[in-house]
Amino acid sequence: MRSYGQYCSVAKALDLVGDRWSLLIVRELLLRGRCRYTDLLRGLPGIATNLLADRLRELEQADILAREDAPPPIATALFRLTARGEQLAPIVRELGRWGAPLMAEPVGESAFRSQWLQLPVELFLSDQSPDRPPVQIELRTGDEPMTIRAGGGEVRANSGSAEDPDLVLTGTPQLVIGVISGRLRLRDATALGLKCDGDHRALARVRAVSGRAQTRA
Amino acid sequence: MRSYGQYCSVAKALDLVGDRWSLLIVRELLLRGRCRYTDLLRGLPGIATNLLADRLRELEQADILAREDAPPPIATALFRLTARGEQLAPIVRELGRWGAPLMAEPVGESAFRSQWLQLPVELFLSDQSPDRPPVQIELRTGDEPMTIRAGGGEVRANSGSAEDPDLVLTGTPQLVIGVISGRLRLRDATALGLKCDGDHRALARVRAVSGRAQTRA
DNA sequence: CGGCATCCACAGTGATACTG
DNA sequence: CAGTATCACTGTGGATGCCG
Repeated sequence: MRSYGQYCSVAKALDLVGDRWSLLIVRELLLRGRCRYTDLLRGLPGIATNLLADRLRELEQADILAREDAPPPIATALFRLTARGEQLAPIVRELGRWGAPLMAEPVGESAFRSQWLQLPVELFLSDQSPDRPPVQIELRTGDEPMTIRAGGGEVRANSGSAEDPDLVLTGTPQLVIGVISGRLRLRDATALGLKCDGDHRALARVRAVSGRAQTRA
Repeated sequence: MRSYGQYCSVAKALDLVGDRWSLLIVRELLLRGRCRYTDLLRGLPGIATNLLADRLRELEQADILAREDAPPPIATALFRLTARGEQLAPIVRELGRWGAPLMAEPVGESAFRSQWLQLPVELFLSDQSPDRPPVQIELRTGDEPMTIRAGGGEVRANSGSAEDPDLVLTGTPQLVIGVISGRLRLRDATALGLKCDGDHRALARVRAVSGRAQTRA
């Protein structure tokens, strides 16, 4: 991308990460950590392979990510964020927060990857009862299951099923995200088709009233 | 811009504000409030006039800004952010914070507008002695003077000269911003050519140690 | 003058095919 | 698996023209 040629830190930042796809590549690396080229390609549906290669080169030059020579068992290179790249997290987070109301519209033709659920989980959930025993909520939507684990004041989301879930939510990404972001109440979501097996109170454990997204776009 | 077609709030946000120039237009409206078309054109050196017209239309459609019919004395339309547009402030702020270390390199060919000083002032300064009488610092760099006023726990920056400045800083944007962002100490900046007339303690009044930008990019 | 629309050369994008 | 090569297409930026 051409430089904006403006002596302003916003413009200088956009000179480095304002390119199409650049911040979405950073999103993938923030959510998943180290990735192979193919993992990125799959996590960024719609990107052309030559563009991914271009962007990775540019972001590497800008010291935002680094290419690692593989550890012995694997015969491939890995991409990871540098310290400077990790500092982009607040930007991606604020973009995600601002964009949250836009998720009210149905999925439609949009592609979906379950790892993207990590973002609303981090943004909108927190452990409301740190002293009570931990809970697990399994989310079944998109390509693979995700599990939310809350306990000791922390909430984390990881891919994979829960061993012994307190609650399992099954349905479209729109409904699951609506519930997580606080745009939908659980009862409204179930009325719209969300399947909900287990102890409903597990959800109250992690949903902060203060963290609710606005309903209106 | 083409939609990313991803059901993720970051991607949806970038569908609306990820276009080239879009966030810089928002920056201008955040810093200056209501603007005429020509004000925006001058505040965005490098943009082509047809592109500005395009972007304004797109941002209006996205409910990020609105076109106001002029109040009687002026015979022109004004552009202002909507509530939804103002909510982009955290994104612009975080971009500015991330980009701050990039301002260490000299101005070079980059264009500069003194209103852009408002951003580092907001990001890095705060009133360290709310109970002492207010102070004024005049910044003379770029196209027109700016004045920082600190008092009662608040710090604000406005264009124009101060009536009775406690301190006047004159020099390149790089030096002035270096001092504001905490990357340069006042004595180092003066050694590099910053002119500094008045009471140096006025600067200590507003510079927070905690708010220092990193030196390294 | 303010607020665009039009035109054009060119750089960036995206789909597909191909390669070590 | 990790890209490079090719090519049609679209978006960008500079210049200029138009109109109230």
